[in-house]
Amino acid sequence: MRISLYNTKSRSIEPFEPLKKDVVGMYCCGPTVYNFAHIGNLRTYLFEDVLRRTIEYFGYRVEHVMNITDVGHLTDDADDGEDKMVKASKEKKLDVYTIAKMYTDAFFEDTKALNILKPTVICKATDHIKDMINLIKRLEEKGHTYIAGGNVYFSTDTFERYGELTNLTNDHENRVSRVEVDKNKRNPKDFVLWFTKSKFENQVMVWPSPWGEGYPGWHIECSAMSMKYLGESFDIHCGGVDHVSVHHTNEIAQSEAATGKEWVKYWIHGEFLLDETGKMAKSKGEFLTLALLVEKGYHPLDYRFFNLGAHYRSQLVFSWEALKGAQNGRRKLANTIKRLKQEATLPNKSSESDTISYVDQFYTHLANDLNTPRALATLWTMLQDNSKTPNQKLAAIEKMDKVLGLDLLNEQIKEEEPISEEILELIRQRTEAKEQKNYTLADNLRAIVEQAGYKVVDTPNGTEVEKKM
RNA sequence: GGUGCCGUACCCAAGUGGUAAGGGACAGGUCUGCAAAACCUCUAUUCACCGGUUCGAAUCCGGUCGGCACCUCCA
Repeated sequence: MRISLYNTKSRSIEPFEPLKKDVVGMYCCGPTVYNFAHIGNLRTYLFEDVLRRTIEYFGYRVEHVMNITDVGHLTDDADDGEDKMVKASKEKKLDVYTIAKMYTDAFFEDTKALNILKPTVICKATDHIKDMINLIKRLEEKGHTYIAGGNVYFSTDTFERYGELTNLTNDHENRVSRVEVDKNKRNPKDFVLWFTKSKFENQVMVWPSPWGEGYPGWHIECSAMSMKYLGESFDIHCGGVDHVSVHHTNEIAQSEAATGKEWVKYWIHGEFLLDETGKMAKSKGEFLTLALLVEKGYHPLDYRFFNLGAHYRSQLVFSWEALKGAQNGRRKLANTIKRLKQEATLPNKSSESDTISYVDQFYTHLANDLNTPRALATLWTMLQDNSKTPNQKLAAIEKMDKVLGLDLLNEQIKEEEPISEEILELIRQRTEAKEQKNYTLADNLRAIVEQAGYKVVDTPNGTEVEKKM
């Protein structure tokens, strides 16, 4: 079986053939740490995780590199734009490095809760300024740069294949700018490699460079760091679709202009999560974070499951109703597996091979451009197949969960909160009432306990109480 | 203005020219004092609309309508 992936570069699904025999280099654009990640950001990391796990399942080792953008960037391209990091720092009255640390930690807490595997290399932009400067020097030596107004620009006209990734025509007129064009640019598509002319006061993040004290442009960090850790040519570069036309286009230009080689073989982009009004943005509407979902009673893995239900290249509209559906689905899955475990006898390896066809089918779907919805459907079908024993099913689930990452075989640990003595007393009274067949009293007591925020469940072994979510 | 993507049941969603996966919700049933949970059953003669190609189209081609994203920091 071979993996096929949609490559944005060719706009088609291609067989995946890594450059090296058993190691795959994969670079994923990481977060800009000036705020919490919203669940739309998280969707992208979720799809990248499925990609990585799938490749690993097929026997490769994945060198997974992710950057942390902790250098400030503009909130917009206009002259009055503010630096995001500086802005956050002002608002929180903390220095920029503290801000960066805080949101970086929060980010990895989120990804951990979602069972997203940690990258093998996590690199901060501020730790790699030297690498960026060296790359800019290389570009300068080859004549791809010019200095204007104190900044170093990349000249897109010097790179013939500029814009290939996104079918950008070289027609300057086609660009409708909603922003005042930087007068220093020779071509509107040129971009800054190094800023020396800070537009903001209190720019604390500055470094010395051959062009003067300043800070790097946004795009250069990904080129410099990915090449440092993965070499001048590597297999996969991921990110959100929004990066295709600017960020990734510019990365390709500066990387390939510097090395003269093909930089990345496969470009893989995840589509956006939308809310009812369209694109999810931090600036408008409900700011949907993973913490908010948890606060509303959802488990982080409910959100993972929700994402698995849609293809990564389709826009997905978030709604509480849809998330509720995912939660119910995941609960049913957990219940089914719980029952299988109760029914399962001691491991019997010889019979496990009978579910190979399901596991194969499951991975065929994943190998086909990460078709997680179909893979999930295969799981459900297998669970309903009465010709398979619980042992066989559990063995198959174990294999499938390597990519699903839903902790399917682990008991969900319930947060056991101590129940107050008053509540327990009410339950005792209710049990007594039930025994005396005084159901009116029993129901009244139930109502009181439920009013207090508890769930009352009668089981064959007695009455159980638990805190409602 | 330029570049892409999409329109499938109440909701989410797959679908690789051969006769509509899957999940949720709803409804009915089993169980139950009631409730909850669990389990079983059911749920699109039809894929936005109109033409065309084909023995055959949700899938291909053309058009119409509608939605979304990107072209600006953004996942």
